[in-house]
Amino acid sequence: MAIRPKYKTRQRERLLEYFTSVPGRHITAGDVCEYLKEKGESIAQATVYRQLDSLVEEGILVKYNVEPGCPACYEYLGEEHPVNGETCFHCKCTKCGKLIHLHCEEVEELTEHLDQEHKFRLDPRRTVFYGVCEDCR
Amino acid sequence: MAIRPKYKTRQRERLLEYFTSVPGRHITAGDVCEYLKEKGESIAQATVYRQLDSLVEEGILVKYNVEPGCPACYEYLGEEHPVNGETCFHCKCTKCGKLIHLHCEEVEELTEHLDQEHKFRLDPRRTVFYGVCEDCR
DNA sequence: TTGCGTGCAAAGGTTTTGCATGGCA
DNA sequence: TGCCATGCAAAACCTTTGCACGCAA
Repeated sequence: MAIRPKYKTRQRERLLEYFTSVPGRHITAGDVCEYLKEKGESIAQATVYRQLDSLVEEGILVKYNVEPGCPACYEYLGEEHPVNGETCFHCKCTKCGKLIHLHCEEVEELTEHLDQEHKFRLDPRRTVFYGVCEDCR
Repeated sequence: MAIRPKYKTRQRERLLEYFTSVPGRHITAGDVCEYLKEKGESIAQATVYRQLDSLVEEGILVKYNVEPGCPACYEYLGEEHPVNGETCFHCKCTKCGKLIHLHCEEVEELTEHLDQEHKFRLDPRRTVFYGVCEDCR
C-alpha cells in the first residue's frame, strides 16, 4: 500500500506540474485524468492514483474528503513545505471547502500527548481536521 | 434518499436490538449482515443500509465516516438521549490499518481550543488522526 | 386500503490489484 | 542490471437504486 516513488518519471513530473499550476484548488483523481485526456496526454488511471498516494505521503499534497462517498480531493501544498521541519496541520471546512493551515502549539501538545500516553505517532501530513470554519457557522 | 421509517418492522426492531447489545462499539453495515447471517437470520443488505441511515437521522446511531472507501461505522447512542451523544475520535494506523478509538481529555481540550481561538468547530465524526500505532513502529 | 418498508438483483462509482512490460538509476 | 513505475483490464469495494411484493397502521 505504501508506495514511495524515488524515480523521476514523466508521469510524476507531469502530475506535479499540473498541481503546481492549480494551487489552492481541490482536484480529484478523476479531474486529473479528464484534464490530461483533454490535453491529449495520457497517464493510466492506476498510475494517477498511485502517484497521488505517494505525493500525499511525501507531504506535497493533502488529501481530503469533503463528502463521504464522493471522490477524494487533493490539493497542492508545496514541495518545500514538509522539508522545513515545521509541522503544519490542516483544517478543512466541510461547508465551504476552505483549507486552513494550522500552526498551533496546542496541536503540538496533543501530538506529544498521543505519542507519550497513547503510543501513537501522529502524522501531520496525513491528518486533516474536519469541521466548520468561522464564516460558515 | 432521506428515509424516515415510521413503521415498527421486524427488521428495524432487530437492528435496534443488536445495536443496544453492543453499546460503544463501532459496527459496519457489513458487520451487521455478517452477524445476522451467523445467527441464521436474514435482513436484506439494502434494508440494513436504509435502516441504518434512518437511525442515524433520528439520532439513535452516530455514523462515522472514518475513511471513504472504507465502510462507515455506526455506534449506538440511545433512543432517549440522542442529543447527548458522546462522540469519540479515531486514530488510524497508516501501516497496519488498525483503527483506535480515542476517548481522551487532551483531544477534548484541543477541540475546545480550536473552537475558541481558531473559530473552527471540529467534527469528530469525520476527523481521523493518521499516524503509526504502537505495534508498527 | 394506503403507501412505506422490504427483498432481490443489478448498477453505480471510486479505488485497488495482478501481471507483464517499460524505464530510471 | 536491478528494481521501481507504468499500463491495461479486471476485480474489489461499499453503497445505492429500480421494481414488485409484503405488511404496518
